[in-house]
Amino acid sequence: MLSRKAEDYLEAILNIAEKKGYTRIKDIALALNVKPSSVVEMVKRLDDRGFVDYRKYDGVTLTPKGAEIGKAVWGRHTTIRAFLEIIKVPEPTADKDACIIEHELESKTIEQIRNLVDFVKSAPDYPQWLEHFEVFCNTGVHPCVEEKRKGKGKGHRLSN
Amino acid sequence: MLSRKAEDYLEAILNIAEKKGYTRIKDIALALNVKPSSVVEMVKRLDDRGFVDYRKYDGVTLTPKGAEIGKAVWGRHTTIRAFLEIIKVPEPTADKDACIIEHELESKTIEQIRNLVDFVKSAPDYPQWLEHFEVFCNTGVHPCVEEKRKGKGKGHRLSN
DNA sequence: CTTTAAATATAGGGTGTCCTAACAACATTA
DNA sequence: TAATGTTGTTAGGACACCCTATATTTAAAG
Repeated sequence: MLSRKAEDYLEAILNIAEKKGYTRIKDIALALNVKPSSVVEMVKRLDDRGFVDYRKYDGVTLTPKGAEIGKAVWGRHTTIRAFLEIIKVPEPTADKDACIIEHELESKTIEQIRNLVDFVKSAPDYPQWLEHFEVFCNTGVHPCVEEKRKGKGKGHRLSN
Repeated sequence: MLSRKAEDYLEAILNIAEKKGYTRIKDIALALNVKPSSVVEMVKRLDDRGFVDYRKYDGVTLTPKGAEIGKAVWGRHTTIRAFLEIIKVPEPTADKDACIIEHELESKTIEQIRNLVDFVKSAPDYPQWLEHFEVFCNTGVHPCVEEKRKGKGKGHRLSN
C-alpha cells in the first residue's frame, strides 16, 4: 500500500512531466513544498518499489505502474475539485482541499461523487436546485418552503 | 496544531465518554485499532499539551480545550457522513470515509457541505433532483434530457 | 579549460506514530 | 489473602517523512 505522501509525489511527477516533458528533483520539491533532500529520499523509495525510474543527477520518470497510480490520483483530484466547485467552495480552497480528500477514499465514494458531478454536467440547463441552493446559502431559507406556504401546497414537488 | 491522529484520539475519547461515562486505555485502543501501548504514548502527549487529563491506571478525561476539539471533529464527521448518505454512498463506507475526510478541510469547505446537507433537509418534500440523481446513477441517463426531447423544450427548467 | 553558480546527493538528526515483549498494578474469586 | 487473569505501563526498536549542513556533480560563463 502506498502512503498518502507517496501518492502525492507520483501525482506531482505526472503533472510536471506532462507540462515539461521531464521531471527534475527541484520541480518536485517546488510543487510539494519540501526540500530537495526530502524528494531524493522519497524518490529512492519509490524507485525501490518500482513506481519510478530514478538515476542520479538525471531526473525521474514514472514506470507504467507509477503512472497508473498518478493518473488515478489526479482523476480523483479533478472529480473532487469539480464537486467542491459545484457546491460553491471558492476555487483556491477547492483545489487545496481536493488534494487532501483525494487519498484513501473508497472507490464507491469517489464513484458517487463523480456521479453527482456528471449528473449536474449532463443536465440540459443550469439546474434549478442549484439556484435554490445558492439562495439557501445566502439567506438560510429554502425557497420552496416559502413558495409552498403561499401556494397552499399544490402537491407539486419542487427542485429540492 | 494538532495532527490528524491526535484529533482522532480526542474524538474517540469524547465518544467513549459519552457512551460509558468514563474512558479507559483499552476502549481507545479498540476504537482506533491500535495497541494499548500506542494509546498510552499518545495520551501522555495530549496530557502534556493540555488536551486531556491522564492519571496512570485510572483512565483519561478531556479538558475543556480537548472536548472542544473533539466535538468539532465529531461535528464535521456527522456532516460529512450525512452528505455521503445523501449521495447514496452505502452506510459503512460513508462512516469510514467520513473519518478520513473530517480532518484538515478548510472551514469554508465544511460549511458548504453542511449547507448542502441542511438544504436537502429543509426541503418540504423529498427533492426531485435526488430522485433524478438516483435514476442517473442507475441508468447513466439524466431523465430531464429525455423529457426535454419529447416535450420539445417548453423552456421549463427541471430539477437538474 | 577554468571558475563559478545551480542542482543534486549524502550524512546525520528530529518528530510522530506504531509495534512487541517484558513488567507492574489492579480486580476477582477461590 | 493468595493465585490468577485482565488491564495498563515501560523499554526499545522500526518506519515514514521532514529538516540542515555539507559534499559532489553538472552546466554555464568567462
